Amino acid sequence: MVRQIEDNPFLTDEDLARVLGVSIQTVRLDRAELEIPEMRMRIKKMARESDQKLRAIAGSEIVGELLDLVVGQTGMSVLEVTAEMTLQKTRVLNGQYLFAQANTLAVGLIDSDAALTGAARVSFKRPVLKGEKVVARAMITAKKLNKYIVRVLSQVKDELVFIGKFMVFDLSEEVKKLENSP
Amino acid sequence: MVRQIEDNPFLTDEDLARVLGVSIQTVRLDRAELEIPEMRMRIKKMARESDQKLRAIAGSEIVGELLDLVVGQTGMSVLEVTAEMTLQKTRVLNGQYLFAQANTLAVGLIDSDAALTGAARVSFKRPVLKGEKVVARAMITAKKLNKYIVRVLSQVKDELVFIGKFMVFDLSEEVKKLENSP
DNA sequence: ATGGCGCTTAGTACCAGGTACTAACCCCGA
DNA sequence: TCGGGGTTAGTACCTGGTACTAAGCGCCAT
Repeated sequence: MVRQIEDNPFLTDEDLARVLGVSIQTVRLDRAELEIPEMRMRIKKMARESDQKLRAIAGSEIVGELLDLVVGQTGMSVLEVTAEMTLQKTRVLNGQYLFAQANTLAVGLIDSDAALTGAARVSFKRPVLKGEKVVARAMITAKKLNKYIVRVLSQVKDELVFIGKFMVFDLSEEVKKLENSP
Repeated sequence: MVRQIEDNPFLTDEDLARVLGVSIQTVRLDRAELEIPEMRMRIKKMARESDQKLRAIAGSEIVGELLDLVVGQTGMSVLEVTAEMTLQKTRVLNGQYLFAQANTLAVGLIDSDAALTGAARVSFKRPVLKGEKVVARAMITAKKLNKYIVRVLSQVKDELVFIGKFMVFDLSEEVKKLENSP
């Protein structure tokens, strides 16, 4: 029963009774025993949680939690590695999260409404595991016209796990032009 | 009313009646008019969709949908850009999605249980907008011991939007050693 | 003023998917 | 034979609705 509900939380007691070959009352009794809430509560909880996670992962402008930011100079963020971020086989953090953390930090550093990464060189120094906290530090190292070079170093405790060099372009002028010619 | 429901889909008709200062019947009538489903259906839909998206973005081993894969040789995936993937200000696809699509494809190409990206050079050729479909093609271009070089080209229609060169390491031997010495 | 129309509200019957509780049944072992 | 444990049936009640009927109010035109 636990299995059925886990891989399909949308089943009503009636559905469960049918697939398990018992009566509805038995299903309810067992649910009470196992402290499994009713279907409506299950999906309500799901809706809340996965929506929240979705906003955190996809919707946010920055991956990780911003610890410090001096626009135009330096920034720092921390990312706590959860199970969903890791590769199933190896339990190692999928590299794109380190990239995303560094990239969002690099872009966030630029004092502009429209900054975009044009290119990047990144290096993954050692695998990062579930539960570890990755602290990324970024600083602008050069600026030429609307092109910025941002360096990002990410560490777990005092160990370097990632280095990245991002070329970020401030496209706010171009965007303004586009908006003025619709 | 549309606003209230959009930023809190969990409101019952009773709640809505209270905050809008009208009767429940009016709320129901207006919902019918606007073709807004009842709260239970709203959250059921949310639960299904955001859970699905969550799996697609965070849980899955590959970002985008795999179109073709010849392990050890080439692979191809497509990613459809949705609103959540874009930067709020510019409506442009956040670069890490292109990186993630390419990276997962590159890693997936390696015939190993434990392949990890060691380094990458990436270049974003032009901004990608909401609704566009990004097709990434990857191929292994070199192999030296347990180190693979994978090139990835991503296009929207016939336009190049991303180029990446990934150095991927097959760590299955190292992992085996670790497992044998706990 | 009278009627008609739109919007709002009240009320009722009914439904799904439950909770909570009582009562009965069957089997199995001391 | 008696007593539990697990299962089932049944009933009353709850929430958050749908679907439908009917009534009230303001307002405008005739």
